[in-house]
Amino acid sequence: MSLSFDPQLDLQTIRIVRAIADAGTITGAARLLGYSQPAVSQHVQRAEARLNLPLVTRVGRSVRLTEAGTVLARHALTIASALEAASGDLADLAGLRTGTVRLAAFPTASSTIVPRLLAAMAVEHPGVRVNYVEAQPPEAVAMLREGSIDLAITFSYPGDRSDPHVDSANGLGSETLFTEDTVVVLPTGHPLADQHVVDLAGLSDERWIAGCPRCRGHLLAVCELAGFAPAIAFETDNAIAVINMVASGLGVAMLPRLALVAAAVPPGAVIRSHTPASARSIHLIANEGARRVPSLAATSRVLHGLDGNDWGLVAV
Amino acid sequence: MSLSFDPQLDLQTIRIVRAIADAGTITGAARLLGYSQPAVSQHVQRAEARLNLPLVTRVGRSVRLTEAGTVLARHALTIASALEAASGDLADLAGLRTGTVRLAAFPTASSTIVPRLLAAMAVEHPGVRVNYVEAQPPEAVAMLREGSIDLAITFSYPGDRSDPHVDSANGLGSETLFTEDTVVVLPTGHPLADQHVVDLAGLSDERWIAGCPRCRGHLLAVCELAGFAPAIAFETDNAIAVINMVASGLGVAMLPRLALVAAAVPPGAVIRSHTPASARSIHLIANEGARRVPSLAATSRVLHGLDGNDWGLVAV
DNA sequence: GAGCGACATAACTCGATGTTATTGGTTCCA
DNA sequence: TGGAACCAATAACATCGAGTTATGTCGCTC
Repeated sequence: MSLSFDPQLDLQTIRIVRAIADAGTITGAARLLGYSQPAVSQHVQRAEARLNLPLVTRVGRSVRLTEAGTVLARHALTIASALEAASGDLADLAGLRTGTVRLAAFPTASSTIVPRLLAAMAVEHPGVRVNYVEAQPPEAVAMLREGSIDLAITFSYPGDRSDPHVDSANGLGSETLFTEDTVVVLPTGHPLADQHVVDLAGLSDERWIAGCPRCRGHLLAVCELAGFAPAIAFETDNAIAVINMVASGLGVAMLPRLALVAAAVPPGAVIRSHTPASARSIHLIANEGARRVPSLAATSRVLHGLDGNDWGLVAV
Repeated sequence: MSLSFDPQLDLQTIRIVRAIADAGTITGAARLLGYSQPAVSQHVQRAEARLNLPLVTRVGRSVRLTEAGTVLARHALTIASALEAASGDLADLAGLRTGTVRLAAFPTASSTIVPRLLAAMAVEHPGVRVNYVEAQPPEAVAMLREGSIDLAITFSYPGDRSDPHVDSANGLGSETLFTEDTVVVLPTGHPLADQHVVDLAGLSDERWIAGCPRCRGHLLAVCELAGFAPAIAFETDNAIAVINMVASGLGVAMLPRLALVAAAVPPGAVIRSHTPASARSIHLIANEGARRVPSLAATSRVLHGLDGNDWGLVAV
């Protein structure tokens, strides 16, 4: 496909020839186009010199198109409609009548935030298609970097080494969507289970069930604040499994509130706040410049508009 | 038909986006287009600012098209082909593979010069169509002025008030194609019919048959040179009628040689040169600038190449 | 971590493409 | 026939788009 744009033909020439055909005079064409009369006159002369073909001839005190001119004028409509198709498609993108968003989010979001987002998008921007893949924050950021997704919903703990704000230096931008606190999960019969807020120090001798690697890191940090190093007996990033392991008496655990939303808490386990408290924040990460892509900006707006109160999320 | 060219979309942007799609990098696109790398980089930025839509996003140390960019790239082919259709038509005109010439000529030429021209054009430029209308020189010039024809073949006598050279001041251009002398037509039995060159003074007492108004004017001028004022008994611009009137003894006449070509000279008339001699010249008149219109220039060339010797015409 | 490859930025040049003011030619009308 | 109105062409000028080279910054790779 050689796709050669004739450098001698430019849109302005076609526009002007067309206007002359419509108006019948150069002055009239200038009025149609919003130019001064000499502008059109000179442009025609330049075009004729480029093409080495007269486009108009003077007749009386007016002007008329030559054969070459009428040929150009005839083509103007075709060319204009090809351009209009292109600019119409761009306008559709700009006007959110179409567009595709490729989104990744961490597993817990898949069953909570993402469904809500998709539903809201379907209502507010029915023309925008959202493709979703599940990915842990580090993988999601990698996908963003390689361009295979447009938006990533991630989480981070304060002081996290892979805090999204670190990424912002590198062409990515992040916004915090929500914050939530973490809770401890205790077996129903645990001595501290009747306290409303559990002091972590009282759990220093328990066996702990840790979550994903970054959650485990956070657990270690919080326990260090409380003055002990937790003994980690199991690791799984499946929150439902964690709760059920606790209910089975295999240990205690710390989870973000959001993890509880999609998991039914079985009779054998109870959920308690703890002290020192700790929080997790949920972010939206995108390429720098995504703010200017309408479909991505719209998705961001909709995400910010979601209400997570009923899940213990605090909008930022 | 509103035919609105989106002023935000220009060919260069489409060309460049297309090149980026093909090359995958901005540097590569610049190479494809023969530009420097910053040229492409900056053009993309300007285009994005105009459209208020990102067209590319950086990914790693390279770049990839956004959705908007891919939309533009997809349209590039359509637009290029519409333009190529137009520039192809122009090239056809420039290359004489097509074109239309609107020609007028005086009556005598209709049966002599014009058929020869049409035949030659059909051979040398088969793509060029010639539309022909017959018109006396003044009318032909008027049609030229109002743009309803492109070329006019006219004649003039020396000193003619409507000599085509007078017109050249007014946006028209003329070239002399041929010159020819005029002859007298005498009845076969006329006393001077046996002379090879007839002295007009000897015809001062004849009754004259005049041709078209301008020919009549010329007759008066030549006879005045010969020292008399001719008695004009009839007027007709039909040369064949003139010859036959002479053959019938109604008078004598003066005709340009070309008028004899298409008319069989009946037994009752003879053709003689005369003294003082007089000449008529045959011109091609066109709008200033016709020289640059290929089809008209080609017609002019072919006309100049015609051989009129066998008709008594002298090429100029 | 050094080097290379690729894009961004800065500073500058130049020409295309406008502008206004004016001239020249045509038409029309008193 | 002379003048007013109209239209296009020309001249002189301003400006901005669109290139250029030189240089900076970032990311990948060895």
